Amino acid sequence: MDDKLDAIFSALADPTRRAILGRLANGKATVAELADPFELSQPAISKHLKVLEQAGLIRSGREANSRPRVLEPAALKTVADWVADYRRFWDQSFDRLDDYLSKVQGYDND
Amino acid sequence: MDDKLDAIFSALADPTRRAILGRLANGKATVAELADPFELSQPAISKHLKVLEQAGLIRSGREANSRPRVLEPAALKTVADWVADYRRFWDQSFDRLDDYLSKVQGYDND
DNA sequence: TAGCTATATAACCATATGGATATATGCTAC
DNA sequence: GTAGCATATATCCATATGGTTATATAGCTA
Repeated sequence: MDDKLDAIFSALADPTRRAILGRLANGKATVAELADPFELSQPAISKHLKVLEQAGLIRSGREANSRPRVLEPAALKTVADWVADYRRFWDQSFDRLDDYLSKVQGYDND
Repeated sequence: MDDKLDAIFSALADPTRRAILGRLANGKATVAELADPFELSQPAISKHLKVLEQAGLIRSGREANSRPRVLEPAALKTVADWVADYRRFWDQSFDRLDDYLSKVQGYDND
């Protein structure tokens, strides 16, 4: 799991890659579409995509001539789970909210 | 803000640095205390601490002979906020929960 | 002041990263 | 099967990163 976090955080450390994820939040996109906003060569984008894919943040599809990418949410959830352990340090209402939710019927507060 | 995220994610990409944050979650600690669990030289730890500090994840204090470090929660909140934008992709109950909380009196759901 | 403790900085090294250009591969269309 | 499009891979380069050892700095203690 530590290795996963290494790869995920490392992938997220680059603004181009975060922007690519942002684009993929709107749905799948081809490499050309993902490359469009940037003044980078196509191989540079392919490299970024490889980093994202190896971190498990995206997945490659197969569609006729192209290989569209889609978001892979699990890796992002890994980040959310990691950072949630620190939530009490900044969110003073966390404990109160947590208590509250645990009393609400039908809500699974794990 | 993008620069901040670069530095923060980059700092978090190293397991030694994440372990240091984990230790600091238990309260402030000196450099020697932070170095203790690792088979790394003292300068290596100092370097890691510098990276964490420049990312805003920790802060240095002054105490007699030593310079204890403490957690700086704001940077971690920055991560939480960033990743929260993607929450809908993995958490199917997010929308429902969000709706629910917005109706609850006295709870600020920002 | 001298020595000890805690930490920082300097210099160096090997490997990783992010970019480029050139070329290869795999489909599609003719 | 040849051409063209979309994407991947190879090679190369400059800079960044993470480690080391050696040394400097700052505060405490005798």
